Amino acid sequence: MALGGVGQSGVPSSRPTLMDESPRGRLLRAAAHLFLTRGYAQTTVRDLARAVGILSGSIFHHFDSKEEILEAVMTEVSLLNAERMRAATQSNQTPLARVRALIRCELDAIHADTSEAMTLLVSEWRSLGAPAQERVLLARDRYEEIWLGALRDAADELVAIDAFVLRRLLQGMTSSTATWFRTRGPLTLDALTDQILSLLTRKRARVA
Amino acid sequence: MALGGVGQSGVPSSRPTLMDESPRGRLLRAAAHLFLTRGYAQTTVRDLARAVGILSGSIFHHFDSKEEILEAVMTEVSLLNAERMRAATQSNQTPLARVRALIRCELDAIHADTSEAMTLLVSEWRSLGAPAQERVLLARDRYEEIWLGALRDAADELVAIDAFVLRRLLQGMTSSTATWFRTRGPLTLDALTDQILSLLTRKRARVA
Amino acid sequence: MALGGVGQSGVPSSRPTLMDESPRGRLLRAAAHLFLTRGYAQTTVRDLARAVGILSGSIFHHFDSKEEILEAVMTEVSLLNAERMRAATQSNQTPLARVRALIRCELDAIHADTSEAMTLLVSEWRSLGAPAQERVLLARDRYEEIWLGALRDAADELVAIDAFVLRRLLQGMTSSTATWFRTRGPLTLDALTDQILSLLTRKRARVA
Amino acid sequence: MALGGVGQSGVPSSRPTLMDESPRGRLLRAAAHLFLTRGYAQTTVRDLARAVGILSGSIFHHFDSKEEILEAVMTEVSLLNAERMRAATQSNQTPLARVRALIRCELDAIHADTSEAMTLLVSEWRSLGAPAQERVLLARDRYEEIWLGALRDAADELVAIDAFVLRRLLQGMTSSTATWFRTRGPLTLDALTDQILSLLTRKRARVA
DNA sequence: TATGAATGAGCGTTCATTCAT
DNA sequence: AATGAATGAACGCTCATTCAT
Repeated sequence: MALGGVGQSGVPSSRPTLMDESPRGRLLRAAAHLFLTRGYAQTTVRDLARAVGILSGSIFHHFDSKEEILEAVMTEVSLLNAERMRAATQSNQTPLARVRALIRCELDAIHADTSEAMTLLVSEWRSLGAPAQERVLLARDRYEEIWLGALRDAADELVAIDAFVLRRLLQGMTSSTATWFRTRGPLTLDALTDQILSLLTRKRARVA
Repeated sequence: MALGGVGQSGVPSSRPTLMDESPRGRLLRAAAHLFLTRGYAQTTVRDLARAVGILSGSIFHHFDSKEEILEAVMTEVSLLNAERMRAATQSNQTPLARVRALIRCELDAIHADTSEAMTLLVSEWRSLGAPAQERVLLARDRYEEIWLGALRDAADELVAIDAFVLRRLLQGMTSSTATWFRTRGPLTLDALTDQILSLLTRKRARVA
Repeated sequence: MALGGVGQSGVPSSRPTLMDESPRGRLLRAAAHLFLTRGYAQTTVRDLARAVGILSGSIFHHFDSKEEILEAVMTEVSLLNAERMRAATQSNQTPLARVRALIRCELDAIHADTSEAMTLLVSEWRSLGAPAQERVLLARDRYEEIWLGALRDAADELVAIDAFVLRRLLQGMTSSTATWFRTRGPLTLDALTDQILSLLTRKRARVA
Repeated sequence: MALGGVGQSGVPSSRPTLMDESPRGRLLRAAAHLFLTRGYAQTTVRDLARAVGILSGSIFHHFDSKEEILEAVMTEVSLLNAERMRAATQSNQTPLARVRALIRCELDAIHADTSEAMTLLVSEWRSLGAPAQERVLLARDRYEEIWLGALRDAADELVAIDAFVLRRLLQGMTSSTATWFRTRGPLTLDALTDQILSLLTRKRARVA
């Protein structure tokens, strides 16, 4: 209900409101911020309510439970970035350029406007009960399908590692940048994108 | 106190008891298991006490607070694996062999006997207050120094990425294996070690 | 907060609710009764809640901590009786009559409607932490200023003892009546007032 | 048992050990100090044990319970000071001199070596259960009998107030000095004794 | 929609007391 | 006498959730 209708695939069909100026959007962003900075368990619904200027009881007009808020953040950020990634792949021509675009896209997701929600997806995964995890995974699937497709298309130009394993190693690299990479530092996101891409590409040349 | 004396560096100097059969050791392992599987915040001290067969009040003869238990797990697993890594580097001859040994060592730490405690180090980092984080970092430093030294020694044979950045990307890859790699699966830890190492080595050959 | 705004002097400016029929007022009186009869430390917040017919958790909608309840009782009874004493001094003409009125007022405070709260002020003073003690003292100051003023005004008719020392001895006498004087006994509060006053007045006559 | 045999009167017949260098004496003095400065309920038996250099379990070789320690402090300080008062009355000739000696004796008890135990008698009275209170009262009776006798003997020279009431008012004055009188201040105990005595004496003279 | 008092189960922690050594 | 690990009931307090208004 909170997410509107649910399509045949089980994935909510309504538009993500994560970046809206709706009450729901502001609530989700405040939740992402608080859940990330002080932890899901340590954030009370009163904290959340205060952050958006309402009282705790009123939260429950928008969501049925605290967990549903975390679930919504995770689902919506997955759907939103899946959409952005799909757009990115369509505007790039070669397989390798598409992989590069996805790396850049994921780094952007982690370090730009959706950074808190994206990081939450990893850091508070365990705070979700099994049923909610399963539902979020449906939204993640949309996201990962794009990745696997792109990695398989570029297989000839990448190191000879199974696409699934390669995607997991790659995701480990990108997601962990949240803990050490600073946008304000000397290393740019573009340079970092190139360095990560360089690890994935097939070993050629350098020799004569 | 819990760890006995403290050396000049501020890092506890006593032997880690994480793998002991002492009451403390059993408590730490039970804590690692519960904190990991159901989350630190969701694990009650009563759960912990029940897991080792004592009553909740008795926990506090061994530790001053629940947080101190988490801190001890993190400190001790860092110290224990730093020691194992030091031994591994000493029994390998070439720089690249030492890097490979460290990768294998870290994967072992994540997937063998200390797996739960190692994974906690990442997954529950936020559950620690700032002062405890700082103390754990002193123990982590011991661990990371070994890595940085080995990566710098092997720089000529590795991709041209700053050792610090490379270590972070590498750590992202290894630590995230906790969420997808299964020891019982078709991929062995040795093969995975080689695949990760292959990503790091300098691009040569394949050409004529 | 609990007492509303705070005036320039640092003393809460809102009306004491100690004698109200508000939930807060009933809670404060129940607290005064229980804290006095069984001691602050021995009274649990569950006892308190049961006494006013709510559940323990609900106490914390009205007060932030158990100590804040004790502090509120002490502050409010001081302010309430300071007000009553001020009224009493204004309706009496001579300095000695005013001192008598204050003694009677204090005995009333100790033995009539505010008796439990007044007695608490002495008996549970130590249960308050230093910061709370300081805040209560600000309210006490209001009360003691009235006393010192009256004793100094009547100095010519009283024994030649420093007003501060005299007030302390006098307070020792009145406050300790809580432990032995019974309203139902043969001695009336009026007679007791006269006896105490007789101790304070300057020694004259009786001789020819 | 802790106090040795009990005589026909119900009052322990053994010598008070409060001022001894015995383990029991040191324990009682440490208890008086801690119970007074931080409150009976807030003092743990571990605090007590630490203060005398043993472990908490060992306390229970000397006393059966924490409450028994408080009771012993109160009983022993009453008996000890009753003895000192008896000696003081015997070395003074006139009834008024004996009253003065008792006032001085009580002020000494409150401000010199037994100060903490004496103050405890008032401040922690409520921490004692009813049966223990009754037993301490038996020791207090010894003490109060001396007072009542002396006040009745000096009745002709004192204000015309019933000896029982007068003793209660007097006790209120002396016991409350614990909260405001400082030995190091400008007012001496001797001068204070005289001022209190002056309040009690019959109003004569000053006139021609 | 929003409020905010109330709920009530459950939390981390305390601590007098016990007892095997 | 002394130890110190263990007990277990009780504590103050938290907080997601409910519901009458």
